[in-house]
Amino acid sequence: MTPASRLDAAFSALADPTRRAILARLALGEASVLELAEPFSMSQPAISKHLKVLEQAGLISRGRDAQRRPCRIEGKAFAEVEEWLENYRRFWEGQFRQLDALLVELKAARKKSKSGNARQPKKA
Amino acid sequence: MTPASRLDAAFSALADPTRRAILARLALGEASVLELAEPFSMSQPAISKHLKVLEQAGLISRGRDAQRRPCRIEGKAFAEVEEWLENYRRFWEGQFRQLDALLVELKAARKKSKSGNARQPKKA
DNA sequence: TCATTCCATAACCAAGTGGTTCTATAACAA
DNA sequence: TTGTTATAGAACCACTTGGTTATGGAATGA
Repeated sequence: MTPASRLDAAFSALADPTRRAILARLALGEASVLELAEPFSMSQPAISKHLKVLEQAGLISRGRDAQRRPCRIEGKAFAEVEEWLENYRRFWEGQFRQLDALLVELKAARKKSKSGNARQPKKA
Repeated sequence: MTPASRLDAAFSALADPTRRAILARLALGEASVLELAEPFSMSQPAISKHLKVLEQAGLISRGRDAQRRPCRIEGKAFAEVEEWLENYRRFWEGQFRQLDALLVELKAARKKSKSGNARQPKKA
């Protein structure tokens, strides 16, 4: 799977509130399918489908304990999401608007210097 | 909108590679709809739809500059996603498996002490 | 062996998504 | 006014998604 399609899978898996609730439960420790299904007014196959989505996104993995298939969180996929978000951190940490404007100016300046007539950045 | 439905909207908006590419472009600075559409082999209305999804998720906002509707990134929605992810950080930073096991033990111990018949944890 | 428990798969359905083309509208330009 | 440019909306389509019920299968226990 390409990095892009892994992000597709992770983000779309995380877009469902039932699946996020399942992850919240798993953050407390491993759980079986029936244990995970219990809080929801939803059939067991529906939960199994959600778990399949989470597993294919790499957000959980499943073991074997007799008939039970205990689920646990897998950190790696979360880390990839976090890493992607990292690229946008500056947009919510303080001075983002100014930095944005700066980048626009830099780009404009580069374009102008290519075409040979340098221009002053407009007033801040 | 509830915090949960805001996360729904943000995650599902981020699940599409075209929309993530649009955000990557906007990270370089504001851009109009046609500018954003240019790199894609896709109709302009398709891009407008994607922008609407991003806007409703709060990931971008749109201004007005004559006929153009310049788009820019809005950090707040990103921050909410980041904040949610924060709850799972321990799963990809080092000692997560041990901590997970610890939590399971704590839970089991609490349950047993309630019901009054303490049991040994089964072998690791 | 036979029943039970836990889970997955199959088949189905309504609603949502991501694209299309065609058309409408808003702001500017002549 | 008339045309042009940038964008949005409507109607449509194929495909996906999230749920259902019914069934199948693997592991355990009697």
